[in-house]
Amino acid sequence: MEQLVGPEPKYRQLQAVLADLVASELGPGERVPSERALMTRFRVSRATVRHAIDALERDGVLERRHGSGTYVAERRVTSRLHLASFSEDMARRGLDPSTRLLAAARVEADDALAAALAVAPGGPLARLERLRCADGRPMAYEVGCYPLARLPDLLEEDLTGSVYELLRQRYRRPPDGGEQLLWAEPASPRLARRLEVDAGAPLLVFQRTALSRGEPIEHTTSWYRADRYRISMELGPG
Amino acid sequence: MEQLVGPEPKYRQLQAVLADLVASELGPGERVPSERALMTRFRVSRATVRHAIDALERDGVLERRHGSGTYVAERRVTSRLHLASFSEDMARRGLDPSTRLLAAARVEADDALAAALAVAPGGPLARLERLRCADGRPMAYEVGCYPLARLPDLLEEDLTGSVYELLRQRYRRPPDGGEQLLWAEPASPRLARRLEVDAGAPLLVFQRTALSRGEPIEHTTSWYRADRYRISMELGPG
DNA sequence: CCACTTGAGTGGACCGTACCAGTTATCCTG
DNA sequence: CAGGATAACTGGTACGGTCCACTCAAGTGG
Repeated sequence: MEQLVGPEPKYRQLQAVLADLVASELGPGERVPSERALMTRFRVSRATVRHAIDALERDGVLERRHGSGTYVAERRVTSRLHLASFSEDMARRGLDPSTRLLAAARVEADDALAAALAVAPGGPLARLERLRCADGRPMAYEVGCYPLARLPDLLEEDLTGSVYELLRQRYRRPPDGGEQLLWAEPASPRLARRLEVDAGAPLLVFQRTALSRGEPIEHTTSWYRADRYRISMELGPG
Repeated sequence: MEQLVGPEPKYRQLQAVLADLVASELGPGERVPSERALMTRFRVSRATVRHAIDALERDGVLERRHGSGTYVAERRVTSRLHLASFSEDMARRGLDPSTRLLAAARVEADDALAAALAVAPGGPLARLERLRCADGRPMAYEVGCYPLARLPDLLEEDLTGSVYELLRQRYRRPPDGGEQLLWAEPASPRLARRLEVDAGAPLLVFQRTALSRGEPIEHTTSWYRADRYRISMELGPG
């Protein structure tokens, strides 16, 4: 009988324990202990157990079967897009990526950024403004913010290459998840000039928050030339 | 004080009631009744209220603020990457979907369509041209092709509702997977007129092939107004 | 007048219980 | 031995309650 203690909510701890169990011991299709078994084992209520499993089910880690049990999901995530850096994304498409660093500065987090990056308002951030090119021609304009609390001295590094590579190698913080909003908008005169398109030309806008080990480490907004970029995705049921 | 009765679970009914409330009466940023108010009003427990709100929050309809209240989310329509029909997609966020059938005809598959739908070139297809509206205003223009070999007499059915519902109920062919390409392009004069936007305004274009039991059953291209639609997606590792 | 305290109201996290509904293996019965 | 009833599981829905953390505005003291 284990104990769940600490500042973290019990359902989150239990969620982590179960995720760990799946990662280390159980294979796809195997059954996880029943909700009632888990509640006596961890001394929590069934509501707490269900709360933890809810989250894992939504993430596609577990799969409930009414009357039968809860199982490790068979196919890991059908509809996920890759969390790839610009460099990797371009390489995948057979294009040659390059980057022009337009600005790099230390700024203070406003409320929105603080919330997105889970830091205190006013906390130190690195703000990078970059022009991304493929085969030498502009592809995207990108503004990215990174929490310096978790990535000390980021501004002293070489920022013309892949920041993701830096996060992985230098900081041991591999991006492993995230969420992204996507919409389209017409190019403002300023963006049009930078991207070498006509003002008003459609741009694909990605606003992404990337996580590493559950903590936000990047918040970027990217404007892609719609005439040079498109994405493909797989769709899952329901 | 309302009543929630029927075969549907109470939390689902409450979810529908709230989605409806958002759609008909409340605007973005407005506050929804508190959880405690809802429980007395609908005579349900707080757990049930929270269950209902959980779902709406995940869909981006509502937004909770600890200590303050629950609010109608600011964002415009945000779609998750499910394989959902337009009707389901709109209903999920409390918008009222409607469809105007612009054309419905039997056509022969050209090479590209034949390949996409895995039928013989020249094989019979149903071609539907439809205008999709949300709350009475144009949201998307859609051209869809369906293989008549797998869906006999499709053109005799009622095509103003959800085709996905037809596929499921009438043909026992639930869409369960698919692939989709996404890009942006400026509205042509013709599309602009149909969608009631300015010519050149950015549109989000989806080109989707949906499968049922491994066989293609739909190939559609949809042009969405970028000012009314955006999507949200989760990112997995590399 | 401003800063501070305070309290009512909000969502967040739990607990324990009860009953329903679907699944499955076991144990009868024909 | 095959088949059906059954009982012991499983998850699903729902109830009630308790305490905590946070927000915000009204009230208070300097």
